[in-house]
Amino acid sequence: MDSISPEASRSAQEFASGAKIHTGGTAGTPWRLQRGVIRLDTTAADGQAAFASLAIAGDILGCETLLFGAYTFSATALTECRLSPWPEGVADRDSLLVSLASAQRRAADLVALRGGQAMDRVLGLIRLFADGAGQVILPTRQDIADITDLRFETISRIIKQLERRHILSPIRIAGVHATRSFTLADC
Amino acid sequence: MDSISPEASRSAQEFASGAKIHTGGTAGTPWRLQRGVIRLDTTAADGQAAFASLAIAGDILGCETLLFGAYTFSATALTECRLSPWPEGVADRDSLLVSLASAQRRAADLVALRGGQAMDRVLGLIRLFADGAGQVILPTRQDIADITDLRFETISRIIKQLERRHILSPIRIAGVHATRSFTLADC
DNA sequence: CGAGCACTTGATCTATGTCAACGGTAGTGG
DNA sequence: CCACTACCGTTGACATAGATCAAGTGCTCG
Repeated sequence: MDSISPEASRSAQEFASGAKIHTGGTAGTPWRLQRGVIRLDTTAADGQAAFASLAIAGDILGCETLLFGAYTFSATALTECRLSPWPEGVADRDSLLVSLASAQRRAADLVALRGGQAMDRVLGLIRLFADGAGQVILPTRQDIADITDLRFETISRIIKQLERRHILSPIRIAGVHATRSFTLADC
Repeated sequence: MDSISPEASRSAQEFASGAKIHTGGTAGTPWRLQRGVIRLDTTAADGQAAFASLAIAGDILGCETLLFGAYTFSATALTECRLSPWPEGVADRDSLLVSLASAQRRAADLVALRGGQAMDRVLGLIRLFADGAGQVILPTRQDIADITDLRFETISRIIKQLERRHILSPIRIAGVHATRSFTLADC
């Protein structure tokens, strides 16, 4: 059934920001997300994709393939990502438990990103994408809009407002301001 | 630390609609939700409770107590509920896998309840609470508002509108219309 | 019988959506 | 090298879904 050799299909893989990782309904295997952020979408009957969930480093992706053989969601990289095959080595009951607990917590985080004032939602998402050192690489305005259930024009206005307040500072590359790379002042 | 005997604390329990099931941060054990719907809240530093997630029949509740010893969320029954101790009997790797997959799907459902038009969100939630026979018992307008990130006045208006369109029909009990029990016409 | 909820409904306000125009950048093909 | 296209992001003007504020009803429970 696998068209690629077992070794090739089961070694760690890298994806660039924006890359499609897999498509809902197609066959595949589970992965652990080692680095980066992934966007998961459901595909409605009419073919419309709708944002469904986020996966961040440590999350397990496509575990349902062990049950149904196919992915439930479509996955797209929002940042550079590294995936490694899962399960790793011995079937570990405890690691499954950890994954279940963190999936439940992830759901709560997602819910928080979709409620309250627009400014707070965007700030919440920015913190999710920030590394420890106050550096942030954001996805496109449209992706942020899909995640927070706002419009990309609103996201654009809010990010500009954060720049004016010096909460976000765009990084200069060769003299020009990046639109997605910032340093984040802890407010 | 447990004030009740081990047997009592580890047998199935029933909760009435609105009952508090456990509090975030307190010690406890995991449960499987056999029947009903539960609301999970996070408690912010300032003591404000915020809606975090839903659990429906089949879900595992408080599995993180096996890792940290305490509940992450506070749980409140939105309908009559029945909980049974988890894990049931043998530690079953496959049942954990099923739980993980359904937790990830639940997150996507929750996300859908918090995006798009108010009417669609409320309809989505109503379908979640409907049994197979088209009977629905809803939680309070305030609970629906918290779940969908709308205001209770908006929920009230939308439910009235669904009644006028005969999508929801309040059940009459002793001649008076119930405010939370309906039959749902499949639209 | 009074207090406290849960719910309904009207009037008004506002945060965000919608529509439209425009600029920058990357890629592509001649 | 220069069109040319396709995105992505920004900004302004205006519209509106839903929030907010306010008043009132009816039920339940002590």
